[in-house]
Amino acid sequence: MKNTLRIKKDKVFKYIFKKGVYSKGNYVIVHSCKTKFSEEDKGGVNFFAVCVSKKNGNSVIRNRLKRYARAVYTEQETKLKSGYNYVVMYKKDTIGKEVNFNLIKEDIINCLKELDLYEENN
RNA sequence: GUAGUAUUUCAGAUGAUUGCUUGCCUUUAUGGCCAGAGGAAAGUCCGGACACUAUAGAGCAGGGUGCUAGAUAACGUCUAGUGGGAGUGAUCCUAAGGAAAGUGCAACAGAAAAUUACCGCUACUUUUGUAGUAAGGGUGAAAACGCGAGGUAAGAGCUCACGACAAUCUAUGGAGACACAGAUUGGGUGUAAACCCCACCUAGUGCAACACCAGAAUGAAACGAUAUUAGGUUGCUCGCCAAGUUUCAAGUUGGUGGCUUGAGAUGCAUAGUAAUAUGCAUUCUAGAUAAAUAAUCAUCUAAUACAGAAUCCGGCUUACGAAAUGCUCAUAUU
Repeated sequence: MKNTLRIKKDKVFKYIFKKGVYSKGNYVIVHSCKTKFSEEDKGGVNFFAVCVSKKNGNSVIRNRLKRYARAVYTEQETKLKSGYNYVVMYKKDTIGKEVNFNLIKEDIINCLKELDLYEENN
């Protein structure tokens, strides 16, 4: 996660959910949009965040789901387009005990392919 | 023994590959090394450390605690006991001061839930009442100590013997709660986790405390002299407002500290029934900030459940997987 920063503020999340594009998988919804910054300033930098609601499980399970999403992002970081915001939301129906790392990895990659942000050649 | 009960232990380990966070080292590199969640980290129910605010001293109100002795920094915690209760038993539970200071409450049923009288019993009068009584009946969670004798119109602790209970005194034992024995006295209930009385304790807010740095905006006060240029009010001057500079205040945003060496951990010895204390030796074991401790594979294995540090300690409560040991009970065999 060298070229990425975290999204911290509530305004940014609202901006992404309004103006961005999203695609749904089995367990995950991926939001994304272009960043506001010009290329000279922070052009090649990505922004990333994970959302897990309390309905998915207790704090152990929530931490594990965050780790899964972060691990997938760090593995596939070089293949993603730069200059975008990425937000991974877990659905409310997903129960944390029934989910694997591999399932979520496939799910996130499929969502990214639908949005044309995933480039396998690089 | 799919019985019960008490106590203790573990909560994965090793290796490989790819990654994350703090720290250290240096050739500053797409480096190397070390360390990296729990027994409950949880609930936030108590107690303290620490920080800030308040406070002469004493008291009221409010809040808390409530058998005895000890432990502790402190506690509503712990240890050892006493009394009471549950269980066949091992063992467990106990908010355990005061009802003779005062006030209140006691559903339904029942005559009556506190100075009681429906049925009944007795006497007198007589068909309806008066007086006495609490043996017996029935209601209830609870109805005036049990049983026998005397006594009486009928009865009654009204009196007596035996017993139970309570209070006081004496003797013995114990550090004490109290135990045990004897004597005297006593006879209308329960509830204080109802108000209340008594004894003892008790300032408030919590690391989002607090301190420092930087930036922007806000408020208050002071300055705002002379010459030139110069915002608004004005025909002009003074004055006022605005702008500017300095100081102070409070809080906001970002960052740094607070932050982990401590009522510490491990081992041994001594004192003590124990909680615990003292001494000696060894040792440094997470410190993140949208928040690190992960993924895959292999071997061992019971390795599964509950569950994620956020200023730090001591407890309590709740959730939960596995194993071991002691004791009790039941059955069977010898």
